[in-house]
Amino acid sequence: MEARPETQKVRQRIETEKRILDAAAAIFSEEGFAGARMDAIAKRASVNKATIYYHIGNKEALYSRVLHDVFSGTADTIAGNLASATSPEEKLRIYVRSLINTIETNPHVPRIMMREMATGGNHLPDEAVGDFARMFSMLSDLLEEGTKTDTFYETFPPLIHLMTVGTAILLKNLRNLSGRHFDIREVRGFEKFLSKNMPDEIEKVILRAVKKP
Amino acid sequence: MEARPETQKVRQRIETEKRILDAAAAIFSEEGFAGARMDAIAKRASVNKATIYYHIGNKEALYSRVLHDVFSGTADTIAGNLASATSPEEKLRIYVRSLINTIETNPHVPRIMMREMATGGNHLPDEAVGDFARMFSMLSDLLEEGTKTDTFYETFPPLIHLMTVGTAILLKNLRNLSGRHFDIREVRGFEKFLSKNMPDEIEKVILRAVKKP
DNA sequence: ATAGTTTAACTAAACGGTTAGTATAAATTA
DNA sequence: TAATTTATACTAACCGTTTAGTTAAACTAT
Repeated sequence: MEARPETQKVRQRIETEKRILDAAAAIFSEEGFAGARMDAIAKRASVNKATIYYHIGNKEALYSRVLHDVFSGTADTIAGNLASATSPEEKLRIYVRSLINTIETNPHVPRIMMREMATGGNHLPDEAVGDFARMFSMLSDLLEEGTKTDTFYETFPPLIHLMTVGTAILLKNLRNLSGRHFDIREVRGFEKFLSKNMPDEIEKVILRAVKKP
Repeated sequence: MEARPETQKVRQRIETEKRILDAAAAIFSEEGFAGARMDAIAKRASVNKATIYYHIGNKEALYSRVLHDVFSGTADTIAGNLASATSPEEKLRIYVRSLINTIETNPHVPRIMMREMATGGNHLPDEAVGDFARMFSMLSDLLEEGTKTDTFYETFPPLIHLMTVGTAILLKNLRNLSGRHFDIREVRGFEKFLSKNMPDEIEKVILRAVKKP
């Protein structure tokens, strides 16, 4: 009783689109919207350029699709993980961890997110905005609960969210920095820093900033 | 006995280059390197496009000049402000404040910095790298001092730096977000949040994350 | 001082490479 | 048979860069 039977063709189409979207995510994250070349995306996806236009449309539509794929699901994941937690502290830990995990796991997310922030979200599709709003709401709730039970300082939820996301994104990108121009590894203590388990460290610092001793 | 007399031409040249660099900073920060158009920069600077090439060179050279102008001085400012401080806590406060202040005051810095972080610093000129390294060193020293005197937790300097910069940058960019795509102001508590004095808040949170109670 | 010369600043227009997007016909696959 | 994919060729627009020439300030010799 499926709306669309899983024919070979449907499967094929899905597979092709996935290849295109993966390639596009990689190229867009490396070059940005203006810098990305449709030919490069097609080549990376091992697909004829015309196929992209056949399935998805123009460059802007492709970018929107990528963003949607990239952002949708993150909020869901956090919401799912959060469900099992009880205390505000545990919830905050999970929130921070989920956010960091998403960024760590999906390699193209941080770069695209950063660029979107820099452009003022010009290319952001409405769905992505919804995901952000949901995440903010979850964090606000959990922080408010902690403040009420006197375990948290009174803080501004967006600030804590930005602290988590900002740190995790910058950190992830820093790891990817090429040594040529910005050999930050020469900075004192940086090697030791990178070898540590970063999610742990970020979680620890955020909790100190929020939780009463 | 001046090396270059203040002739009409010299004054003109300086004035023109300044116009070009200001325009370039604005356009680059809005559109990124690949997205920025030399025509747009020329128009904004009220200068013929060829004049840019006459004075500065090609697009890459222009971007380097902008970055150099943007980053050089920030480290100096911090170093200068830091000189008057004595205790690690006071130094940390000043460090955080100086960083936030620079970002708040110079409107194009945050966007360009974010994009540079996203690209992995591909366009970063060596001078800018030096400025970053200096800032890291100053922070490392001050944190180490605080740890030794047992007033600070043991932290990783780059993480604290990233927390400060990341938060300040994201926050500044959020303020600039056009309401159309990402009307974050609808998120609960956001108006109250923005009306607060943000540098104070960021300073407070960072200090809690670092300083022992 | 001034006429003549040089040089720096600037411009209008064009050039040439690049790139998003299209057209079409043929091949492949279910 | 219909949907998908490819290969190839194309174009129209875009955009970084160059060129050839103009203007006026600065300099020099008289």
